[in-house]
Amino acid sequence: MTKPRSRRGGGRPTIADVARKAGVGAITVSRALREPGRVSEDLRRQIQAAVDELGYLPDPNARALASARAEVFGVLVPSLTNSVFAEVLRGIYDSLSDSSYRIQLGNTHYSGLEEERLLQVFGPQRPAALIVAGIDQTPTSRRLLETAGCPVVQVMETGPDPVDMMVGFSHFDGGKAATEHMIEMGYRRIGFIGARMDPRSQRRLAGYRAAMEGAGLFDPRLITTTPVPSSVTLGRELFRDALAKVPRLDGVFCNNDDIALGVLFECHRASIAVPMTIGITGFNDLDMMEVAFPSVTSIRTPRYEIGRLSVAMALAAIAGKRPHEPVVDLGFELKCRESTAR
Amino acid sequence: MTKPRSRRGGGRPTIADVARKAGVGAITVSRALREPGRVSEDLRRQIQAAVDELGYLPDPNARALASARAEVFGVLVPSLTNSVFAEVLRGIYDSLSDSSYRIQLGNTHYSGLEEERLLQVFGPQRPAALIVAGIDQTPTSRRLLETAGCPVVQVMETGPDPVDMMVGFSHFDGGKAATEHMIEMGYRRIGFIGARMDPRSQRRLAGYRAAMEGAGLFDPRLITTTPVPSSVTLGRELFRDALAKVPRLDGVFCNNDDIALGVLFECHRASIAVPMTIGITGFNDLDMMEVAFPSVTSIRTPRYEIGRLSVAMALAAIAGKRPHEPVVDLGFELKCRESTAR
DNA sequence: GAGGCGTATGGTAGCGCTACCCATTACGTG
DNA sequence: CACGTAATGGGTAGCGCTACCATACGCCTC
Repeated sequence: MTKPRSRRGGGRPTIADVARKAGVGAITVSRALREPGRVSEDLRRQIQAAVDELGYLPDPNARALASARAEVFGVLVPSLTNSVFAEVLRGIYDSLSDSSYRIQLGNTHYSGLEEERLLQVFGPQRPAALIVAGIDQTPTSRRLLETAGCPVVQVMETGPDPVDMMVGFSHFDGGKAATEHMIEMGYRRIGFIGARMDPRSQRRLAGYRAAMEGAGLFDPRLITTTPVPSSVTLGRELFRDALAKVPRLDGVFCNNDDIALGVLFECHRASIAVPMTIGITGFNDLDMMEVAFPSVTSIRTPRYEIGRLSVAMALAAIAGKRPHEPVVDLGFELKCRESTAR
Repeated sequence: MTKPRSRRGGGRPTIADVARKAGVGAITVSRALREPGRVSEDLRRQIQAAVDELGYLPDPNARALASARAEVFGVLVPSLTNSVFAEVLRGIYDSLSDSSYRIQLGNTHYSGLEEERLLQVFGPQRPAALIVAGIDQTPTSRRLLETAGCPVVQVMETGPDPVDMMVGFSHFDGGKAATEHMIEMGYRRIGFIGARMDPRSQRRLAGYRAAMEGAGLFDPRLITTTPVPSSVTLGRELFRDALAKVPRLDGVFCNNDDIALGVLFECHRASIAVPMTIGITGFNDLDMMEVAFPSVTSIRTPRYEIGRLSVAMALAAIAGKRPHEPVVDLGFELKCRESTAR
């Protein structure tokens, strides 16, 4: 007669099976697995042997229900295909892959409303931590984050008022540094070209404006933006628009590298000399900017590192070792290349 | 005296609270939420009112434990930053976002062993479906997929022996079509440049080889590959290697668009005329290929659609309406552009 | 009008695990 | 030697939900 198995379990061994085989109580097995330090060496070995023999794997759903805490990191990004967030995600993933935490993905599509909806969905799951992109949550989202009952890390930017923790850099400073570099290199009629214009883009624009005003070069006609999602194609279109508005443009600071690449290709196509006639600066410093011809000046942003550090901070907070400084600015680096080397 | 709340729940309303308020049994609330058709109109309204008033949200962990089924799609991709998989992921996400299914992400880093590990981790969670990239699972992975007890969709490729379902296209045919196009355009010493060389790249190479042999043009020295991960930078390096080996090269079929872009930039840098001296064909047809100067011929692959359809098929299977044809070939499209227009 | 059958609702008993508290033992301490 | 204290292990009682089965009731059939 075979052991009568439950209707649902599908025959998978449970903690009770392990306990029986090891000759201990179920709770001791649970402890041996989660807090090995609190179980004697002997029992721990015995239990491990039973676990291995049965091929026992704890049921994460039962665990989550009993402990009111799921081993899940909720991650909210505004886009899956924007390679900037893909790299943040990769950093998060890599830092989590030796732990037993899982990643649950949310794509806000740059929408505050969608972010609220996702936070509402994530809440009842009792995630171990939440990592969200950006610092401009709606009041509702902010309240949901504050009452989530778990560490929260806002990433990509820094600001004065974190929900809990923050890892990022100053987009304003990045935009300012890029623009000041171009001014320094002798460019005067420097356009700003930007797509999507999410809050981070807005701050880069503000940095651009500050630099231009500081040098007495600002002119609103130099700014060309659109709410349309960014793409290389769009970079070309916007550059044409910008040139139509200001034919004597001698440089462009692009909101991101996709746009910059579109501008570069259009310059080739229209036989506009880069960097002599037009200087180009991008933002983010994707791999290809260095390889492009001419190579393109850009602001290198620590995307992968932001992902890594956000997880490290969240894990520390879970372990009760909250970092002293809740807001970490990872900075950026200006990469000067041929596209602005007049 | 306040209602004594449980030690753990944190005060969230439960199904019992809703049942009490609506004056029905808990099980009826559960049914009204999951199978509205099986509850009378009257009760359904009454229950919905109670749900709204209390702001009740079902606990997904309790649900998963009780039903031995989590509302989770496990998604396994080999890379998060490769924009090809990012778009598949976006397709999956978009198709799932109006349902209550969550996405749990796994990154195999192109490793069969890591894929096995992830499947082992995903198993105990009892996901509602699994979507995995590729069709070359290890025997262990295959067994894990077969015994997962849920619909499985292998994506990106098609093949004769699906674990369950497949959505993709033929990389062999894609490589062959690209190469044949170049031959037709008059190119003769066409190199193959490939990085990473995962199974899909291998099949594209096989397609290239078949086309070259068919035209009596094959020469193993024309092939330049590396196991190193693909990047634009690498495209430049490999192209230099290829030229060093075969100085009279008159075209290259690139394993993917990143490589193609690296080749294009290197041609600019070395003043090699494209398409006259060297023709270039890429693979995947990223947005930027059309904008590049000269625009780059590529094979357009239905990445987003693969993601969408894989979810649609999985959802149909969950609903018991398994598609008649378990393997769907979504094809590809050759985009002829300036880079091969001799 | 007895029996059969389908439909709507509810009760009971878990799902597999852990929080909470208690029991046991070993080891000082005065 | 009674008593505190710490370390170790276990029992009990859920976590919030749903599978399974029972029940009640109306309607049809012959």
